[in-house]
Amino acid sequence: MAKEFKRYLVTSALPYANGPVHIGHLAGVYIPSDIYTRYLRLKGCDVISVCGSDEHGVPITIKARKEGVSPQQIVDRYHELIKKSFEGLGMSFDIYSRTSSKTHAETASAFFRKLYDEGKFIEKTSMQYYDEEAQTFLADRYIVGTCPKCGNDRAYGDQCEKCGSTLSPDELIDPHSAVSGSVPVKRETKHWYLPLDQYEGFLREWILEGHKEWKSNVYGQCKSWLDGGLQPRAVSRDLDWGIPVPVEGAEGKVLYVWFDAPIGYISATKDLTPDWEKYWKSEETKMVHFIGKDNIVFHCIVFPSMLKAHGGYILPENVPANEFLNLEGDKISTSRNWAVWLHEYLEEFPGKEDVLRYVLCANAPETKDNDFTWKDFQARNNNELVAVLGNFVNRALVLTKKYFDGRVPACGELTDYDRETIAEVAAVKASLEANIEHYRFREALKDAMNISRIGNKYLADTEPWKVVKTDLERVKTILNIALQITANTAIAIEPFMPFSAAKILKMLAVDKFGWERLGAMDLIPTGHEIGEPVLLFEKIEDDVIQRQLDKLAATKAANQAAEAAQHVEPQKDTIQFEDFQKMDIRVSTILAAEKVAKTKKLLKLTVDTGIDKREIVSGIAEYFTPEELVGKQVLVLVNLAPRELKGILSKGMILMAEDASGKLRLLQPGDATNNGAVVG
RNA sequence: GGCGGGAUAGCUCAGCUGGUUAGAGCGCAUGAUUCAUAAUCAUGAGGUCGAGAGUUCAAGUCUCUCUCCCGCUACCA
Repeated sequence: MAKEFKRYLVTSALPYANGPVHIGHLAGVYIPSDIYTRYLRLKGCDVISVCGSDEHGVPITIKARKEGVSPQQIVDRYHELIKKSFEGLGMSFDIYSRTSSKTHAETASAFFRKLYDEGKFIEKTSMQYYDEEAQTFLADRYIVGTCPKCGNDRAYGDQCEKCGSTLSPDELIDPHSAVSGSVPVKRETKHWYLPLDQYEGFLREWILEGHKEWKSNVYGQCKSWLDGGLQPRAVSRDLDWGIPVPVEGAEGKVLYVWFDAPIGYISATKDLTPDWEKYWKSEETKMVHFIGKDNIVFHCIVFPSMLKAHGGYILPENVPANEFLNLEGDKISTSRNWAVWLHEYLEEFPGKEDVLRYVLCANAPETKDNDFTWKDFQARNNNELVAVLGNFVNRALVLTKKYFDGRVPACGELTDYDRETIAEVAAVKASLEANIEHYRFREALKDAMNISRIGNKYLADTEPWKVVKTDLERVKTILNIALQITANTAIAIEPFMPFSAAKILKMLAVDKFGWERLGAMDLIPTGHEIGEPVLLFEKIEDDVIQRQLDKLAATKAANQAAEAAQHVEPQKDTIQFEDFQKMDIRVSTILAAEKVAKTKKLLKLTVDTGIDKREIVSGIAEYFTPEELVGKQVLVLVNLAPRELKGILSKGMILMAEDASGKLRLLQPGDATNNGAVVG
């Protein structure tokens, strides 16, 4: 059943180089990936871990334009920042590359060219917005206009950031180019598509039949996509930032960032070793992609299809995607600055890299979204790292210093209890291994911590500080065992907390052990002189936590202020009285209301306008139940051109006021009024 | 609305192919202890396993319906 592999290739989702890395990225992707890799290395496996910055795509060009710098400057800045902060946290990638590298351009280009030459793509011509003044096609993001829903006049062609609606450029009112400000026109453009539908059979077989062991969130997501039917996916874009499409007549076109990014794993491996092919093209290699849940479709559907189309490459053996981490109850958001940024953490908590690694692993969103709170961070540090792990190591070392002047005493005759304890420590290995190999890192971490729990119990039960008064020989054995357990702790926690593992080894004045030594009781020779005990972890006081909470509160306040400011719309252009008179607004009564089938937001309302009884479809189901609307008087714009929605002809519009939080309110006459009364 | 994931002690989570009194860590209570960063160790109190129905000798574990949370998706004047 379980395949035997000779080597491992571990990939971690490429961070997008338009911002720094935050705790959500770490908990979801990088911490698990690093634990896995370090574990395999410690075991002596042939393993490489590759990662790098994802530096192409539209958002980077937008950010560059906003700041008045080149895209290259943006990616240089964030590549350096991300790379440095990863190093600071002890991420042990064998290479941290970037997709703007020469190797990557060549690799991605050749990859595309091979598929192109072998007719694996479909060419399709479609109409897209074009900026005649700037002579460039416009990505959806580059088209700005008024949101048809909320009236925000700075909505993007793909999304209105104010009301959160997903839009298409066609829906925007008064669309104009973000590049030149001119009105875009539609123009024909040719693109290449990867016909994913042709790979459906292969994907079904490979995932649904062959990888039932994948995590349920990953497997379920894949099944959902496959059952829904796959569509050809564009692999090129009209853009001047990226890898040029290596085909004649494709000027001004680049590889779509999602085509080029996963190839970054391959090019990073090439940059790492001339021997890269044995990692990518040998069935004896086990490839594992560490990603967040937002990347599942690309790593399980798109990239494997690309690899399959290309041929010669292996497919991932597993894709242990994690869910999302929230921060203090709210979704982490880069644009809203709602995050704990890695580079800031490293500055504000020097020497506490392992604390973050520990907390993020212990609370990783492995099966569902999770919440990071500073209070939990503090509690885990103080009650687990300090009290259990740090304390045990300290006890063992201090006792040795005290009674034997730092020389490891000889282990004498063992009692039954000694043997039980030793067996317990030895038993941790199998459980720990099984958990890591099945990507259950939070359970694995518990196993690792369990060793110092056993140690604490052992000391409490054997009471060397009492026995020392009567039986020094016995104390020698006890402390010998306690020190061996300490050394075992160093092995077990290394994948999770490499800094602390190194500290323990330094205190013990010994070299690093291999994983196979875990469980051994002869790690430190008798007579060996240990180093000076220092504290592994220190308590984190309330004021430190409060400072972080204050910082977040300030962010929240700033966001709210910004939102409130944004939500007071500037006055629109002056209109004439005649313009206003064109609008026929009447007091009406809602007679009936029901949800429109197969929609989430639409309600079908029957209203008595005084003129007639008519149906109006309104997108308010999220704010009102049908029951509470019936019988209410409202204001209705009755002469609005009818529009068909979900097959129902909507004749008019219910007037609503939207508050700063986006919540809708009915506009009603102050007193009961006859239906049909004219508003004006 | 469709699809996927989740709902288990105060908190964060384990519970594999259904089978003795539902587990762990933290928190809480009581006791012990002092080598240790008032750390540690023991004991204990906390759960109608989201709700309801069904299959079964037996269900947290299978089936159906429903509720709530997260994500993807859909013609939100």
